[in-house]
Amino acid sequence: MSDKDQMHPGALFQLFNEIGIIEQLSRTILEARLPKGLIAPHFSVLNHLIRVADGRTLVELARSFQVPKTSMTHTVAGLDRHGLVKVRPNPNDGRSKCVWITDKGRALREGVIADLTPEFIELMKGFDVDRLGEILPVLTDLRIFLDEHRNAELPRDRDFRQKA
Amino acid sequence: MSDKDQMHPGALFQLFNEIGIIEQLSRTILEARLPKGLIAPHFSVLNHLIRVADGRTLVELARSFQVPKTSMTHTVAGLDRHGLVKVRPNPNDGRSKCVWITDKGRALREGVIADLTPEFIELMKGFDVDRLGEILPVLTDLRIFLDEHRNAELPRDRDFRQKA
DNA sequence: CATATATAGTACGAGATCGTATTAAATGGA
DNA sequence: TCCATTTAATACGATCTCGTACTATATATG
Repeated sequence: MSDKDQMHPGALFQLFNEIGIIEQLSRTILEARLPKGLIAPHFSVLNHLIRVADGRTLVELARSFQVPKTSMTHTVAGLDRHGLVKVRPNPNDGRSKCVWITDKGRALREGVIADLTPEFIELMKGFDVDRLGEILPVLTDLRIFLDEHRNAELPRDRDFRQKA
Repeated sequence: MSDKDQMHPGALFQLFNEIGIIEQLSRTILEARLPKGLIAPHFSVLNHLIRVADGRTLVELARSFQVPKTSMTHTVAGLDRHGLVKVRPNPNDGRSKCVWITDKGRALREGVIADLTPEFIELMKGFDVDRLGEILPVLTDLRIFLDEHRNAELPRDRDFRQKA
């Protein structure tokens, strides 16, 4: 392998930089297909409720997305206003609330995915998607790794840190 | 190769999902090292001025980052307030302005990178960075590809579309 | 040259993000 | 049990993002 495959800190910067740009471009594509009033975080939460677990509390959701609790309160409130989730008291903890996706929420997610799928297929014509298949497991491992190590690396108080 | 290396639309969703999460985690790490009042977009613009070209106009910057002009005006105004860039009239076009990085801006970028480098090295202990070196060229090509095809895929009026 | 159209930038308002402070409920130790 | 501490959620304000509307300048067309 040539030298450019070596990973030095500068290359790590570059990697995160590329990821940031791709995130922005893909988010724009997604949001163009969402109904007015919904943005990417709304869709992400719906997706999370279906793919990971329904009935999560607000704090659990905030931790999963690595955002402050207040942001998640706001996002979930937006989903609730649109009838896409239902927020109910947590029977096991009087302080907290659980977020459940509604049929309307499920249908919306399905519809957006159905809309985007052919668009993605069309978009990806001209790009060797096999290469993407090769990098997906690496990105998944990287995401898991960063997720597991985030707390040690985050001195900032975002209210979801490990104790004090 | 096994079936999981196949790229179907669902896997593409997953890819963008992983990228979104990694972007958020890495952005949080970066912002924890930025001085108060500066966030990732500020740093990205400084980086762009140095790595791509200094003296860009606001519209050029907005297009590069795929954000609305108004957002870039706001971001550059913040950099200007901190003395990290200088905004000057464009001698070739009375309508536009050019953004030049200042010595202070250069120093800030260098300092942030100097701070982050050992942090990245420490963070990445325990992860096989060779795998990252392998995916970087793919991500770069993907970013370029998406960037070139974004206009055809974006019906939304973001003020930087190709004509009408 | 005159005027219509296009483009660069900004003012403004709506919604989103986030940090701080507050309230209410759970937890843990005396 | 009683009270200190921790935790879940929210109210609030500051800043950011973005869409719309507007002004000023440039370009194209007659």
